[in-house]
Amino acid sequence: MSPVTIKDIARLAGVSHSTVSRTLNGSPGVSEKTRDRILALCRQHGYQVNLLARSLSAGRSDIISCILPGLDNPLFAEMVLNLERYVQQRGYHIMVCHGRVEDSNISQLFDFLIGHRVAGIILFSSSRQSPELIQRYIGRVPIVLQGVFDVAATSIPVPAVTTDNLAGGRMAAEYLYKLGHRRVVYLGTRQSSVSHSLRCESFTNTARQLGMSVRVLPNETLFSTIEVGYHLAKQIFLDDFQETAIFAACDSIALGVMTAAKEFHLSIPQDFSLMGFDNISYASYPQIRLTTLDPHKKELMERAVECLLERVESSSKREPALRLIPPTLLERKTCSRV
Amino acid sequence: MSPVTIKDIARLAGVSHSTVSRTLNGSPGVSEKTRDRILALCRQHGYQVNLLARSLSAGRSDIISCILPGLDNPLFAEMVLNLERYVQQRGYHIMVCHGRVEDSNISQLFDFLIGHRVAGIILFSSSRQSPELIQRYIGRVPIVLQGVFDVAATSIPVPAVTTDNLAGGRMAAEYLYKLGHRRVVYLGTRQSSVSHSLRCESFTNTARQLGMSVRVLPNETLFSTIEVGYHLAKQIFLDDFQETAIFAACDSIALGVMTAAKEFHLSIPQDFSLMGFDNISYASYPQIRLTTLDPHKKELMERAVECLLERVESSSKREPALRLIPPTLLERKTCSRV
DNA sequence: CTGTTAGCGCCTTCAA
DNA sequence: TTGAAGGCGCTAACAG
Repeated sequence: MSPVTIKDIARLAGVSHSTVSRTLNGSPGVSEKTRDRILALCRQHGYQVNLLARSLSAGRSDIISCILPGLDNPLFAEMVLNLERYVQQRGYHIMVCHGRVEDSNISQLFDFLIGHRVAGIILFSSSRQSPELIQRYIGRVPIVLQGVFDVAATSIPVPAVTTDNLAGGRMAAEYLYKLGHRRVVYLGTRQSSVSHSLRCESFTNTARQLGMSVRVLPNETLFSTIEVGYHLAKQIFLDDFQETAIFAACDSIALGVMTAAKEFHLSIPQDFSLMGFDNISYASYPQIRLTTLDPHKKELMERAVECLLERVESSSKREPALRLIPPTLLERKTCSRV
Repeated sequence: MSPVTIKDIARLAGVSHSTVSRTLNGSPGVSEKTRDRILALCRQHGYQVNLLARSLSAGRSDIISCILPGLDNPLFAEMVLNLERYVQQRGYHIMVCHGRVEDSNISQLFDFLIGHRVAGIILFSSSRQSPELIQRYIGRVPIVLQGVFDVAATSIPVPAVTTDNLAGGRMAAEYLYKLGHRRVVYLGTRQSSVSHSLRCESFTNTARQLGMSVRVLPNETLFSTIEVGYHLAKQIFLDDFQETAIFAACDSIALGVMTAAKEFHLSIPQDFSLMGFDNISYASYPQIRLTTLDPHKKELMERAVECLLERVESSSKREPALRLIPPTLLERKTCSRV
């Protein structure tokens, strides 16, 4: 029951194992007859390449790994679906791993992946610590960051693909201003997240330049979930809520706000306007129809794969760069003129 | 920049590579001195085992793969989190893959995994076709099904761990009966899903035995999402809705029902009672508090890992069996006495 | 067109 | 306690 190898096939076919290898790889220089005979035997005996041996010999596998901070966030689930498609188009397989840059055992994960000689890694993270981590490993395996890093604070730039959070924040502020809002709140910015910080900063700066007042409510936890949004919103609603609009750090937070609003008998957008960020699929459902910023997940993933494979295949020393993709405002029904 | 190997270390240490191998594996028979020297050199030069080579030599890797029909379903996300923990406790790594039994390229995925000599596979599926697929591969790699198979229709039993759907359906029917409901609907059963079929069958049988009338609304799509639930519920609400309770095939469907209910200005549980199945975390949120059946995801995953590793490690021919874990009724606030 | 040989990095007897 | 040698399954360069 131990797996059949090319040697077995070679013996059965009465040829050498290199001939078998050649036919399996479609290398030229095998006569039609032997090729057919060999392929028949392979089928017949259920031969299956040992990818470990192949990768060992090649010095590299065809696996691209992506590291996600959580499977539970629908944003990532949607991104991975796209990622998978592009990676497969290019002839690679995707291996989904679960890990956060902040975890103490994150280096073990990297060691494991490098130990397996994965072709490359796409790291989903918006932690401040990710550039440091990446720089520690970038010499040993191609890595692309899906997320943003603090350009000012990072000496060596790392290859990254991300939404343009500054543009997003600005767009949101301008949109709310245009609708007549003058008192707004930014809900749920996470200190540890660079994306959140940029969004928040850009939003508040733009808003204030336009003469709006902005209240910022930080998210002290490490997660941006519906539940967290719910609790933050309750805080706002209990603590005299004078503002006419809320810009949530992301859609999940916004969904939590909607839940809390119902509890407080506040209707959206009649009592206040609400905006999110991410365009997770649930946000587009009827009865939700959240106005949000669409980060163009497909394009993000396409670029990330491109950027990674450029490094994998040509091992080019192309200057690592931060590629920004501007989001698009999606007007749905949670914002109205005031 | 090519990775440093045991040979490199051996040369630097002035020993043979087998000595290095021995110290790396903690094998006995290496003097303290050489051991320390070698370990120091490894650290110093950033040595990292080549797991491909090790696995090739061992004939087996330490990767356990799990195949999910979708990352987007929160049920799976929650399960994988637990799975990951148990797998790591046992010294293995988890590789998450995305694939449905119904997909045409599912065998490619299996070939890929077997090609990589993964230690085992946990297949998440409730498709009718999964036993057939498993039987095709079970001789080549340990597989455990997370889901149910049709015991009557399957000649050779496959190792499986699953919720007791029959018990669940019965419990739901009895619970609703106890609350005084006499006209109920079962919403969203998927033909292609064995779990759904069993739940539905058991629910309707029990209900009818108790003298209740049951209307069944099948889900014709392949997915059990909030959106699907929403559309099914609308169908019910438009088509004179006389029943006093709805049992949804799963929580996601139930959430869709809640969305639709709001649109129709129906309140839960005043206008009708609602039950789900799965206990996804979102269902426990305030303002949702869905009454549901908890499948005990942790226990399910613990058992699945146990069952798989039993086969991996002792390659025992233990009679493959279907392990059923009965769910628990979680009374929250979407059901009331009628 | 095909076989021989060497090597990928590691582990594991068998001798010394 | 250590080294030499062979093998895991496959690829590839070099002969024939």
